[in-house]
Amino acid sequence: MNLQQLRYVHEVARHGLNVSDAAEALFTSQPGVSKQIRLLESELGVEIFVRHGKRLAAVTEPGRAVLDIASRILGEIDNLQQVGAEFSAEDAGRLSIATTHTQARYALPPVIRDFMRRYPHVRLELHQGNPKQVCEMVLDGSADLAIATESIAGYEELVTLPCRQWNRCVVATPRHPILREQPLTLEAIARYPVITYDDAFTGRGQINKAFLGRGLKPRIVLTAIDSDVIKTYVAMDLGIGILARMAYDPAVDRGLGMIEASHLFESSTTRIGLRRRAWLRGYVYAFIEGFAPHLARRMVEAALSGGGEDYQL
Amino acid sequence: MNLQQLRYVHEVARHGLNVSDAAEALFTSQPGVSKQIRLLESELGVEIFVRHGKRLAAVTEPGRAVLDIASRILGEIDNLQQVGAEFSAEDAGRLSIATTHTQARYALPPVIRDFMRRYPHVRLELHQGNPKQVCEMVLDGSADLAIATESIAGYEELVTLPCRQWNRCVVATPRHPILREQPLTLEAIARYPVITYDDAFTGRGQINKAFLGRGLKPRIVLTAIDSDVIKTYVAMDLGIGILARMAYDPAVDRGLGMIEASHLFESSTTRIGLRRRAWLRGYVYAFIEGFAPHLARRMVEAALSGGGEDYQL
DNA sequence: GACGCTTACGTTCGTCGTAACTATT
DNA sequence: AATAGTTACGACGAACGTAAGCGTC
Repeated sequence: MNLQQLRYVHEVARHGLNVSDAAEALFTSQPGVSKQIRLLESELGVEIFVRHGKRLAAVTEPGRAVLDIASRILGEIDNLQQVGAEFSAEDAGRLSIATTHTQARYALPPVIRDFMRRYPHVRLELHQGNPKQVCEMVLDGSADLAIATESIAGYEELVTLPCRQWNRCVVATPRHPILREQPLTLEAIARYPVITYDDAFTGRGQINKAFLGRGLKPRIVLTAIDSDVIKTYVAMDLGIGILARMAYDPAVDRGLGMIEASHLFESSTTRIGLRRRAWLRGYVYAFIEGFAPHLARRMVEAALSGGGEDYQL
Repeated sequence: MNLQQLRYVHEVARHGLNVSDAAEALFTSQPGVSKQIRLLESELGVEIFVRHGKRLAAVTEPGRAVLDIASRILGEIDNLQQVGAEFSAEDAGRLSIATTHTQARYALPPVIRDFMRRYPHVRLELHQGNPKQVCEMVLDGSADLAIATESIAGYEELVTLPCRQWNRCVVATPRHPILREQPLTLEAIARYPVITYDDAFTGRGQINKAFLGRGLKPRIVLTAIDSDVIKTYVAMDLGIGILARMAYDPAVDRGLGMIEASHLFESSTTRIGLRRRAWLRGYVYAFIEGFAPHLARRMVEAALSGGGEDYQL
């Protein structure tokens, strides 16, 4: 048994049981992968994959156990390399963040500016995606941490920690009547066409819930994954926008008026997600604390190593 | 990086930083081990061991992290082999139990008899030791599970689950006046010389505590690790014995009288200890449930994979 | 001076890639 | 017919063991 074999089965599973794809992803030959998998199977004495003739069709029951363990081992191997990097060059390296547009555009900039000042030798990578993609990136190791709002819980292999709470505002063209509603109500909003976030995104769930709770059906004319897109169409007066409060800046968004809507919706919680039992570089802890000051290193460490318990904000 | 290198550093650490010993234990040559360790160090870019000239003197800080991760990886490799064995021959294999004398002699026999009847192809191994040794055996993989009473908690890498509660009785020669005490008191016991368990053994802590709580100082004339030894000396009238209740059987111990003492001491809890995140063969779960019927498979699994939380009986 | 780690070197075994073959869709 | 996995074989490289060298205790 060796690590290569574990990488092979892992990658084959990840590529939908396609050995050729996996081989390509691993920069090696297809027959080599095939052979090593068979060797592993014969050493363990179990079939990992169900074969239909010469094609891999499914994962056997022991195969599931093997794949599960293999991915844990590969995760620990990753940790080993992190340890090496950390101690050979404490303040240099790479930090890969997977996050949604709203976070990247409105919540992270000041945090990242401070971080880059403090750690000039860390190369930062910002990957964008929807919450699900963001989680996947962390799970498959292409990102070190996920920052997102919705559906980030529910991944067993991910540890999530609450960072910030936020809520919504309504934006509209400057002289739009919605801006004079005192107090603003859901009913008032429902009278106008609405532009807001895509489903499965940045707290869209909370918005749906609020209207549903009052038996209202807002006329949603456009959805986007991107606050800037929403603002653009609102400025064209195609509708009023329901937006993350942090995405409105009076200095920049002079073509738009804003009215608070925090009292209408449940607040959303932005969370970071980390691979369970990950070994993190020192500067990753620093970044997390910069984003959410209550998440001191030892708290994050406790959450990473511990069970499934969830912190409350 | 490969698994062999991880085995090497792990074993060297376990052998007190003696490369030669480790090489012997691994059935390989000393230069080979030495070289592979240096290769690993250079690949990770950190020194794992502190070298005084040519001798290994200590573990560096990154070394501690590396050793920690390495031992987790090796544990998972072990799990992989267990998976293989389980699915290729479900009801055959090996079950290695590390336990204390009292458990092996009085608590386990009926459990083991039933187990052997149910799993005739499983080779059973019973290792004896004090609670600390018993835990070590599980940690270094020479035993699958530990069964003991005291000081089995406190090992971070061990998951412990409560199995049975038990208490003490007092034994003495058949016509000894202590047997007529109604009710039996600690003060009465303290009037006679006492023979009981060794410190750090089978619930000896509870006994000390009870006397201390009443300001009494029993005259302990002999201690043993072994209930049978205690009974032997009690039968010779060298003192009265404080014994695990389960160690007295009127049919066998006809040369001794017994009187209950459960009301005098806090009860002790026998626990099983398992390597955290171990993958256990099906029959291991069966054995555990045979010993402690409330520990169904899914409860044990939850405890193994989960965090440090402790079940209460 | 004895013990213990490292360096050097030759052999062996394992791994990888190419090419030819076979099965599935 | 095209796509996907296996078998066969040859080349390269990595790991191991032996023997000699060098530092500590």
